[in-house]
Amino acid sequence: MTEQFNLPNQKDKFTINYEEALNPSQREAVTSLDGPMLVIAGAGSGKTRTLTYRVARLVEKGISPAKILLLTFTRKASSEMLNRAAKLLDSRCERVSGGTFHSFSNSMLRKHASILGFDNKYTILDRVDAESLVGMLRKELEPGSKHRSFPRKRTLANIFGRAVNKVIPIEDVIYNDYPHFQPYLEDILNLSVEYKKRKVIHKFFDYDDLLVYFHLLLKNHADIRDKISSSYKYIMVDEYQDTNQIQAGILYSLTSKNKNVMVVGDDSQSIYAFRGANFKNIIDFPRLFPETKIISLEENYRSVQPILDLTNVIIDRAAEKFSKKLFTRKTGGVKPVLANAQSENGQSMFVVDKIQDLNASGVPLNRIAVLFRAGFHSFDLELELARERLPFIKVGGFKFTESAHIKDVLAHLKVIANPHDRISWYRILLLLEKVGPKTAQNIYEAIDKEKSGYAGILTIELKSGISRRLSRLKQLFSNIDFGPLSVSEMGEIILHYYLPVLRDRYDDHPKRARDLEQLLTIMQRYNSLEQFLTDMTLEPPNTSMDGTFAETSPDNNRLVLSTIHSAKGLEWHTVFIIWALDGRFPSMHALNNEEDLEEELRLMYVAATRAQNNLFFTYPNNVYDRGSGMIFSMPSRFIDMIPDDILEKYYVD
DNA sequence: TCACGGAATATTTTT
DNA sequence: TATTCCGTGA
Repeated sequence: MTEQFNLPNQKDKFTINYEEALNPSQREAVTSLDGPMLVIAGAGSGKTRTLTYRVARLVEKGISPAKILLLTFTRKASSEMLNRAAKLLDSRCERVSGGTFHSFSNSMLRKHASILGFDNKYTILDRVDAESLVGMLRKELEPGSKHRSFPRKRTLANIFGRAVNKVIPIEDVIYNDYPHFQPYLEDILNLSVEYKKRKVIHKFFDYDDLLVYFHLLLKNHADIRDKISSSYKYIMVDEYQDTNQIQAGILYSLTSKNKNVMVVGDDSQSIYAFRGANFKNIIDFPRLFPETKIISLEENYRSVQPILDLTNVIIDRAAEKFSKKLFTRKTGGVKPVLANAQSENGQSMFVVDKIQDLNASGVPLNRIAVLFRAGFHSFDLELELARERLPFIKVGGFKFTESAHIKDVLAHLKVIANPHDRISWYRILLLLEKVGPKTAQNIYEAIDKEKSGYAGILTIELKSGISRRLSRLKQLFSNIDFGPLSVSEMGEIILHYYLPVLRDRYDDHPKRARDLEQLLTIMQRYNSLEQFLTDMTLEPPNTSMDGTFAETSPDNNRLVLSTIHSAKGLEWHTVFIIWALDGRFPSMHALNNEEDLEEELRLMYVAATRAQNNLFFTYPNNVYDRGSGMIFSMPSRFIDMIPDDILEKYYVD
């Protein structure tokens, strides 16, 4: 009855050779299927591999794919894993239920919204929409908001969101994070109440609501909770360190009927605390699930030893660490480099130079990435890359779906799906000449009174002056109302209406028009308008489309520019981390707060652990900071004072 | 009531 | 530097 004796049998039973493909810890995580399990997966330790094989294993054992739930951080992550599992085994794996907490919550709420007293034809507000709504309310608020220092709509939305995600009162958020707004506490509280009310009136759910209301549904309706729970026999959660308290609560409820739940994460890679994520969820997990089996993956398959030596030093500087030391069997490799440039442009030139060298010596461009703290940090580099005709793709930062022209077009579709969507109506109406907030409000109220959905715009009575201005818009909606149209047919009609508006409003309309063509292509993949709008909000295309080289490059062999947040989970042959400058990374704003500083450190750790073979840090000298009036010239404290035998120093220019 | 211009303000990361 | 906000003239 030894293991070896059983091996031939096992091999006959499973088409996949798990013994060969996985190391002992991974294998254990993959093959022990029942009961709660916590997998602590160090950077590059084969976490994705483990999850992929586990999905395949479950399916191979005959578990129905629909009864398996894989919750991930992005939609892309789950579809990639399922695709890989399908390649290992067969296409059944693609039918596994997968998605983000937000998208899963959304699909459940669409089914069960009525139990909470909501209509399921709600609109999901993205960040910009939520801010617009807050902005409207802010204007309506009489006494408070006329003070100069009253918080902006964006700040207000942040405050509300933080309170929800951390499950603390708004008072605490103000007290801890925004003490300078304490004089306005009462107004802010009133605004938050009003915000909540308006969301209900206009059938809006913001990102947080999806989690909050789904959690509420599970908590208050045991029958539904048990039904959902028993429909998912096996649950896996990726990136557990970046879940927040509500998500942990949702997960707990989902296991009411069985405890076959595996969470995977790495406390050292928790980088979403700003959004309410709490890596302590990892520590709490075994307490929540008493029989938890804990497995650590510590063998690193990604990086060469010199890189690991450095990343171990970085994470050792964390105050709160659950010590684990990664090791690798990869031999050789060169020391990471810290390069000091005289200026920002010097930094860009250095990076471009090195990339050209590497590329000449056979490293493909798509195996190289440049990572940075914030989207705008790459502006200078982008110019330099364009000059050298190096094709690149930029990930993270501003989003395709957040640009004004895309939102304009989407607004026309959103009022069809949800005629109560006041934000979209305003957006549509304000595009018209001579229509401002006041007129928009009048028209909106008139449409709302008609109670005939978006078609209300066709029958409303208005002063003739306004009515004439509306005629083209009315024509648009009557065309749409004429018959059942596919999503892309609606898109085409709207585009026909909108393109003249676009030409009027933007100097760079040709470029924007191309984006809209792109949008039309995406629409063709959908036959449900709701689904299209949901995906545009919950799983928008991640890459910013503006790069001139983005579309023109024939193959996919492009250099990757990415924010560190968007680089999570990925790896490259060579990684450049630019702006490793104290004051920028960590940013000035994090210096006063121990927790923020720790998060910045982990962010640096995440960035550095993306590298397989080569790792470069760069920072420019004499950078003037407008905010503080200071001059930055020191390397990031996270990589400063590291001996030369671990981190080599260069001076360029 | 709208459009425009000047002044004030400001962090960044994403679902 | 870019956005947002407010006052002013039409």
